[in-house]
Amino acid sequence: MAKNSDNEKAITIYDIAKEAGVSPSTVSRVLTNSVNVRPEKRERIEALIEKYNFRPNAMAKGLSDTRSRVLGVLMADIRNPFYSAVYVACENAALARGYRVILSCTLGETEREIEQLDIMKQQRVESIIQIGGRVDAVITDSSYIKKAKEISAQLPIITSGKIDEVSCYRVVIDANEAIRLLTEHLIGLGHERIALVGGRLDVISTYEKYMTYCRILKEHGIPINKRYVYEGRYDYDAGYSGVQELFAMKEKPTAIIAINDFCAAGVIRKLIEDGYRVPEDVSVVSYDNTYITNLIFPKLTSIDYDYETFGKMLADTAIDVANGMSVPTFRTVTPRLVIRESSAARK
Amino acid sequence: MAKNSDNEKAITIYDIAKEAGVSPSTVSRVLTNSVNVRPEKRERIEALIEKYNFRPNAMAKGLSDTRSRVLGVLMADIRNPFYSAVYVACENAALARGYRVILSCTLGETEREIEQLDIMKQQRVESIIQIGGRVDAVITDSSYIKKAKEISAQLPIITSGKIDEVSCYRVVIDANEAIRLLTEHLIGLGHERIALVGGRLDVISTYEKYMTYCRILKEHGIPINKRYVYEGRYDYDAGYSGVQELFAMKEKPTAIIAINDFCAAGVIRKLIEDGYRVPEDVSVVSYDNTYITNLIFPKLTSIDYDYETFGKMLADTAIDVANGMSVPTFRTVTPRLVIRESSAARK
DNA sequence: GTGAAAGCGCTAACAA
DNA sequence: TTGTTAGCGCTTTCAC
Repeated sequence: MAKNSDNEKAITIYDIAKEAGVSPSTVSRVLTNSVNVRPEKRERIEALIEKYNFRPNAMAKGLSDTRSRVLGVLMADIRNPFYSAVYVACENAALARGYRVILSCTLGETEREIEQLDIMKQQRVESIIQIGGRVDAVITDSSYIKKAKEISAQLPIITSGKIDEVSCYRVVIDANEAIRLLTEHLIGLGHERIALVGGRLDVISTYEKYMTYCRILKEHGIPINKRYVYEGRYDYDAGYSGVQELFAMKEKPTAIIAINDFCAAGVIRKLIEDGYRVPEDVSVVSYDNTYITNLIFPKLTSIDYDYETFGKMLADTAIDVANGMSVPTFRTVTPRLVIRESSAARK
Repeated sequence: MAKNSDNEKAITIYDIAKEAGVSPSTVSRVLTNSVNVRPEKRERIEALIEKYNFRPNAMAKGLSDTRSRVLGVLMADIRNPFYSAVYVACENAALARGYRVILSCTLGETEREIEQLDIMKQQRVESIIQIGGRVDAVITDSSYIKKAKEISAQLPIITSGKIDEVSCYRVVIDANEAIRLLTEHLIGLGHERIALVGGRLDVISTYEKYMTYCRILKEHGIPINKRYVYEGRYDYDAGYSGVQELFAMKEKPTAIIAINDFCAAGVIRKLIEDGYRVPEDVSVVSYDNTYITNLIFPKLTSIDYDYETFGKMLADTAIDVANGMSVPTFRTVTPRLVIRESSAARK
């Protein structure tokens, strides 16, 4: 049966050293591969390590070299495919550079974000990557600012959003470019009555999208109808109710930009329930290009961010800063339009 | 600007002690709340902790008390909603008991599983929860067995699968009950030509489902047609190609049990492309009850596992075992049928 | 109730 | 190339 962790004293470099007839430092040397060790000793030590399956205690190591080689990742909700895609990319990129990551999901609770910031500090992570949550807010919560200020004075924070009054490294998705791609795609297909569904204007990226949307319509001489903007959450229900409201109007939209793929699924569902065809009657497009785009019918036209690159940028920034390299404080991720079945020329 | 971690020496209990005019042990005492400390001293110390935002170094703590209060979670792929749901439930349950979890995604690579097992050991996690990957295989990979044996000799492994030759704590989903619910649901709706789509028979749970499926059909006097079983991966494509193959037969199935919600999405897509209606012509049901069930059209009838409970069982088992409590080595999670729109009476 | 001192397991000068 | 010696920052006896 599996044993309790305290059943048998874990083996240490001292045990290995004694049995190999060398000093602990020599064992440490073969472990870290720092300096040369006489081959015969090295072999003897390695054999012992193998024999006992010895693995150095990461805590002791972290304590003594004061470099943890750990990155903290704070995310809103790993169950959301956007976040999980970013997370996996971060983990891969970190692993490739000899770093581990510790994850924490804050589930939208500011308290939990603040608490986890502390825990990560206790863990002595070398930097913190925060995606989603308070950092997305147009106006950062003040209790959060307080904690973030304190933390950022001691270790770098990398975020895809921003934190008021706190200087941090930002790796952000170009929201303006994203909405531009979508809007111009639809305009190019002949649409003019383009609605925005889901998302709240107190979230930076959503707000930016809204502003750019207005600008682009104006550039194309298309009148802006504020009623075509339906604020809501970032989920299926928002999409569903959005359509409910928008299609109660006389001048119905012919195209909808949903705030993410979940929302788009709700939009499409409600449209189909109401007898509209997508994309024949209404075009629907969205952001994030998660696997949801391929699961639903019709397959969604969506904005992709190249998650591998995004995650790598985050992890690389985090690691580089921790290593004292000079790193741009603002980097941007360029979105890309992926056209599938849900958008078509206006009838 | 955010500073490098080494810019300023982190504060320690010694700093606090000196400024408070007490000994480090006293500071430690207020930190751990172990023994009584004279109120005035306690207050003075707490004020300083607050003033400097002091947080004890988790490594040093872990080193000295030899209890890390950390659980290791090894998962196949957090991007899969099944795993992310379990993960979040585990994290919540662990947090509630004062534990943290460290996650690692192995992305189906056995090498990575083995490597991560080592890393978790280095981190001195108190137990390891492994979900998905080699532990799901009917026959465990031998290099994996070797490592698992070694690890489990030192710390408990909790898994939703099993590991050949290695005794570990198992918290498993009752696959037999799951398929029974689905099969009897369909039979109750008048279906007899029920196909199984997706999943490989060298995966335990899939194999068990297959066996029980046969048994139940037999019990109901329904002939078993081996051609109604389409092996494949656990994804959309498997569902899509499954239908392609099954519906090329003369005796087409009237109901399909997909191995998970992804697979069901592929099944439905192909059916619709081929002009079948779901559920009017063909009923489709699946396992996992992820949010995908609500995203697609029609909404999926699926098997739910109560993720909160599942995750809590895993975390509780892990923690209890680590604390030397006696814990059942086998616990089972009872599935539940959630009926939505994708299943209906046979025409 | 509190301080001194030892120790957790490792790394990194510093000598030799 | 290798051993000795100090820490790293905390907890925990053991005295007082």
